[in-house]
Amino acid sequence: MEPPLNLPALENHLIGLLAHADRKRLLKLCELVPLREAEVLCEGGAVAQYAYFPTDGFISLVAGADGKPALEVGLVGFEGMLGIELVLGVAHTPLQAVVRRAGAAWRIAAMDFTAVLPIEPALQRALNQYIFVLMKQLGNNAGCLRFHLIEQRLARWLLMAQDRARSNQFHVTHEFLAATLGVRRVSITTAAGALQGDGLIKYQHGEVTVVNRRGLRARVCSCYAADQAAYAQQLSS
Amino acid sequence: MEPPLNLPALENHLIGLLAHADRKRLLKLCELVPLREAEVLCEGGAVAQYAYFPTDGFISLVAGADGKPALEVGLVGFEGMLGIELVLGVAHTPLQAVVRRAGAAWRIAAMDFTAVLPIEPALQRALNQYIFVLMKQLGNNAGCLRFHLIEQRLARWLLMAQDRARSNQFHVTHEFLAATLGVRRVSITTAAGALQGDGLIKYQHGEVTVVNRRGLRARVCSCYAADQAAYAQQLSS
DNA sequence: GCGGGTCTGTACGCTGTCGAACATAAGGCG
DNA sequence: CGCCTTATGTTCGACAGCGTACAGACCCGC
Repeated sequence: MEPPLNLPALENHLIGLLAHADRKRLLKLCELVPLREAEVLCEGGAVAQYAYFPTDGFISLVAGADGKPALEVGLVGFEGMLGIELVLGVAHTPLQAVVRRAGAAWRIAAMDFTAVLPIEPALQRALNQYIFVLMKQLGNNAGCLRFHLIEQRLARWLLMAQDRARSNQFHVTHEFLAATLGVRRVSITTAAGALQGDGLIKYQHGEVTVVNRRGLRARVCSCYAADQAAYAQQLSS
Repeated sequence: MEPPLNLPALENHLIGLLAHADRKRLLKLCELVPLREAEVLCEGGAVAQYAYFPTDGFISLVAGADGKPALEVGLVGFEGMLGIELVLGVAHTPLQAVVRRAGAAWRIAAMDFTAVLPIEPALQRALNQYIFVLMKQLGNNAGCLRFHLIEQRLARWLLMAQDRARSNQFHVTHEFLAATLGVRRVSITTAAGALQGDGLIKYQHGEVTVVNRRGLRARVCSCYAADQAAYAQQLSS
């Protein structure tokens, strides 16, 4: 996350951690597919067909379709993967996964993936660490939901999205953000209005631009930094 | 969870899933240690020394000591293990772990554990599934925190505690519950008062008794059932 | 350039929870 | 027994966020 400096653009970080030969072997089993905005890559509880390693754009992990309002509990971009259940030897997906920003991903069939995993210890290792980071972030997230104000949570989401979009502008409406953070659309309008009023962001008809990233970071709760630290500690390459 | 029917009392469920020979080999490396109430088994971010397989009592996973109020994000009893980071090949603990109800656990040194793991595929497999369940529960939990009333969350905690305590009575004060659920003590008093008023629970000076479990289940949010289902689906033995 | 859909802004009353302060009750120990 | 600690109960004002309703603003396509 943070400025993706040392990566050749449009690569997936986890795959980038592999040695050249390993990487080549893995990618031979993958195909590069487009991620289309709002595309549902898997439903929660379904049988996983593929694993995805995004190279661009990002995917939202959504919990609790069951009756009550949806809520985003995780974000997967070029720094991660979708389909950890396959790493853990489980057939079913834990959460719904929806594309939030269009892009592309290396896709590998579940069967191929479970077949190569045992003979690719480096990959195995990296993915285990990624799972660990994800768990830590899920735990963190709970506190954030419970204690932090909407404005702070919004700022966090914007920063996370910016990191993964590798861009300071992206398409997202208030309505959408509301569903993501589990709040009313009106609350987003208010919070976003405050941020815009202070010159940190700008938006019009679904296009949000981060104008002052430093300012946003000053506004965000500590959960953002905690997430980054967790990732960096395990997977700094 | 639920009534622990088919287990010889005071065994750990994950270990119970192993074949006799495997189990014996593992237990030879473990020692049975007491869990003392309020004992801190590990701090968040520290280097893991041991893994624990509780046989009795339970352990609370606590997030966010960092500045802001603590919050329980997971509960580990005889149905689980403490120390999944070791399964994932990570040296550091993700969360703080505190004993909430005294009991006992099989304890194994981190080095021994990482050494046997590769040569015990059945254990490996069971623990991977457990990690998966834990992740699903962490995701679930987020929605519960965000959308459900204190009374419902309290009911959920009581049921989860009862399952793991294998008893309808346990020691816990309002103050403690407040910290666990991340709310004020007063809010607990109110919610618990309501439950007691309806004859579902009883308490006096830190001793809580579940009087009417069915009634509690009618009061709880769906997250309780979701957790149970997730566990049962993966690890029903 | 006019209309209809999408997106954003504003207002109002309501409720769950908060924070703080204070009041009672129930054990434990000398 | 009485005192002290721990646990529970009650009250008050404050406020973030909710649900709802409606109004304006912007974009796109016909």
